[in-house]
Order: sequence, then structure tokens, then C-alpha cells
Amino acid sequence: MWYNSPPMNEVERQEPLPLPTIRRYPAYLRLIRERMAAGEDEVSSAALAAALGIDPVLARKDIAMMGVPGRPRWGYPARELADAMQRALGWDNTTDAALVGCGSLGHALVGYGGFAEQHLSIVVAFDADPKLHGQTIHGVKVRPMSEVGRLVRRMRIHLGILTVPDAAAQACAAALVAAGVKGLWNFTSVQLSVPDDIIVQNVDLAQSLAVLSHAIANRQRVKA
Amino acid sequence: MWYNSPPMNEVERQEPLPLPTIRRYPAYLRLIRERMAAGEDEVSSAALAAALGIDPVLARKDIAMMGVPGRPRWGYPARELADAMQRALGWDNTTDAALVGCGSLGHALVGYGGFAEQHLSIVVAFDADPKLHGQTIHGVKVRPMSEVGRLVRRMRIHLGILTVPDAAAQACAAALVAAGVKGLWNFTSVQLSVPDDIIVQNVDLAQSLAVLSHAIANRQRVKA
DNA sequence: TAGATTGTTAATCGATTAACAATC
DNA sequence: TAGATTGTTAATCGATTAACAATC
Repeated sequence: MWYNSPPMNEVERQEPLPLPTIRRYPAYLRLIRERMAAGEDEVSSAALAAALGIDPVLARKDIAMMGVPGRPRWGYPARELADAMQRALGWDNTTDAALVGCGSLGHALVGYGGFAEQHLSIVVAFDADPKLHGQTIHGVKVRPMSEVGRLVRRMRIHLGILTVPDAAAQACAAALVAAGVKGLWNFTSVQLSVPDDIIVQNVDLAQSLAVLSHAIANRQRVKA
Repeated sequence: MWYNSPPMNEVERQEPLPLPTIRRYPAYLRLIRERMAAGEDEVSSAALAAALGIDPVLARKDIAMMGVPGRPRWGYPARELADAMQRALGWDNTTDAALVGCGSLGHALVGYGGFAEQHLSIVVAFDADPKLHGQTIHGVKVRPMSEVGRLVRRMRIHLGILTVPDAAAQACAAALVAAGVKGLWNFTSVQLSVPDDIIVQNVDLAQSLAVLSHAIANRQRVKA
């Protein structure tokens, strides 16, 4: 039945996953791995949903995006599902990252060994402060900013982590981009300006705190 | 015109702010304060929007929720707007917080002095490790877990910050809740189970990383 | 077979964007 | 006055939920 298999290039063109779906994948993955570790081969949408506090049908929708079929009465094949989600997230291979800014937050990130289950590895760290140069944080040597361009390029690093003071953020981002980075994980509160093809993901604690303190101040329930 | 002023209890009952709106407030506040520091008294929706990379009409909608009127051709009164937003977020008074888990992330959070502009103050820290007890992190003494109940209650702390290993998360959350905390800022990847009236805000780095690595892997543009 | 669970299509809901009116 | 900017109402868009069919 050759006419049922899609043409070769169809395989590449995946339809875009909704952002909320992508955000739920890590939590699904966590549960699936737990279940697998416990010796189970299948996982139900109800179990997945319970772990996230969402409706089972939403979990099924999310899973449907992966094209991994489930079996009524059994659930979904754990290993296949996990593999598919990892592939979708680009977590099937380890990604090397460069961290810029070795303050306490940078320190914490480098030290956080099990980075969301080993798909991310911080392999170089940079800081402007000469006093830190040559020091080692959890096995990663701190290097001067002047070497960002050379090292990041040579190591073919595609992901930059920004944990510098706000004032330095834009300049450091520019240095990383110039060095060939494709994405920036931005822990500063600066809205970075970068070329269109560079992907920026902001981690803004103030946003999160705003939701929390507003809810406390108004004693309302908040989901997620 | 007494009939135009709302009855006393109307003042309390604010209609709920959309979550996305709340999340944008901190960034608005940042820009407004910048402008005020630069000596300006008014700020336009266009300036606000540019700082966040959003449409000006969206900024106006967000501002409309505050009930602070703007002047065509001038913009909005900076001080009034900042005050209103701060009040909405519960950021008009400093909130005391208790942090549980003095690992590297906990350390970083305690050390992060200017917490989103001083409305949050970590006043106690706890850890299970006896080796840390009595030590001081940026002026905050680390205390044993056994004192959570007594101290948090006595200090009337309403906000708990959870930076413990996943395995300890649920137990520590329970201890904080028992001690009278109203909200939890959860930096673990555990889905906490707490009473209905307790507000939990999760900071899940894996979620954020998922969006970023998926976008890099598929070379797509991501907003925010 | 009966029943649990997956899978799909339609309805709802909420946020953003578009269009345009109001005002200083 | 003209023009910039605020303010509001309607249209669009996307995600979630509801309803129900399909299947092991």
C-alpha cells in the first residue's frame, strides 16, 4: 500500500505544536519515566492528566500531536511516547550550552546537575570579573568575556544562557549571537533585541511573582 | 454628585484581572519607573508597548483595567499608573517570605537583593541539613526545619518559597501550609497537593527550556 | 459482551487584534 | 484646526471543554 506512506519530505514538515502543549511535555515526560522505572509499559491519559491537574481529554489531544496511537483499555506505549516527546523537544540528543554571568544564579544553574534529565549540558561559563577567571564551578572553568566569540564558535554551541546583571544583558546577548548561538535563555529582565532568526526565551521571575502576589492579595485560586 | 461615587463595598470588589495582563504589569512598572527616574511625568501606551514588544492597544486595555484615565496627546500619568499597578499586585507594601531549602538556588534567591524592586523580602530561611544551621546567607540565618511552624506563624509570614529537592517538596509544602502560609512559590518540579485556599505558583524551568529547545530544533520564531 | 479507554468533532471561552470613534 | 493619542466595540483566533463515537 505504497500510496498510504507519505512522500519523503512530508516527514520533515511537522505541523507546529501549540505552545501550551509544548509546555506540558516535560511534565508528561517526568511521569512516563517514573512509570517506566516502576516497570510499567503503558500509561493512560487519565494518569498523565492527574499528574498535571488537567482534563484527560487535553492530555489525549497533546498526545495525538505526536501521532503515537494508544490502545483502548490499555493506554499509550510508554517508551514510544517518551521517545516521541523527546524528539519533538529536541531532547533526544544532549544540547551544549554556554552560560554568561557567574553570579549566584549562574552558579546555581551550572550546579544544577540533572538539568531536566540530562538533555542540557553547560559546557562553558563566562564572566566579566577577572577575579573569577580560571576558577571552576562544578567542573566548568570560568573564562573571560573576550573569549566568548572564539570558544562558542569553536565548540559549535547553539544555546546561550544569560545570567548577567540587567545592565550587561544586551551586550552579552550580542556577543553570544555574534558567536553563532541560535537561541538565548534569558534570565535578565531586559527585553533583548536580536536578529529575527534568534530565539529568545525569557525567564522572568517578576512575572511569576506578580501572579502569586496578586492572587494572595485578592485571595483567589490560580491554576498552574 | 454623590450618586456617582460607588458604594463603599464596591471599592473592595475588583473584577478579576486576566492572568496575561497581570504578567505584563511588572514590565510596565519597570518602564514607568525608568521614565519617572528620567524626569518624565507621563507615559504613552506606545512607549509601554514598545518595551514589551506588544501592540499599543493591548497596553491600553491592560491600563484600562486600572481605571487610570489617560489624556489624548499626552499619555498616562506615570506616578498614578505605577501606584495603581503596584496596588493591584499587592506590591504597595513589602511582603515577608520564608524560604525553605538553602541549596544553590535558595542561596541565589536570598542573595538576589533587589527582588523585583523591593516588594518581597526573604526574612527567614530553613534547611534540613544541620551543617547549615546557624550559618548566615546575606544576613539571613538558616534555621532547622523543626522551627518552621513556630517561626513562620509568629512572624505572620504569608508567602513560602520552596527550593528543596523534589523528594522533600510535598513535606515542606505541608509544613509551610500548616504554619499559616497563604501562597507557595514552588521552584521544584513537583505538582504540590495543598488545600483549596492555598495559592501555588510554579516556576518550572523545564517548561521554559522545552519551548526554547523545541523552537531551536525547529528553527521557529517564538514570542516572549 | 460489557466496560474502560482512546479518538474526533463541535461548542465554549478568553485573549488578542482590527476598526473606528472620542478627545485633548 | 489638525493631529496624536486614548478609549471602545466588534471580529478573529486559538486553546480548552463538552459531547459522543470508535475500539480493544
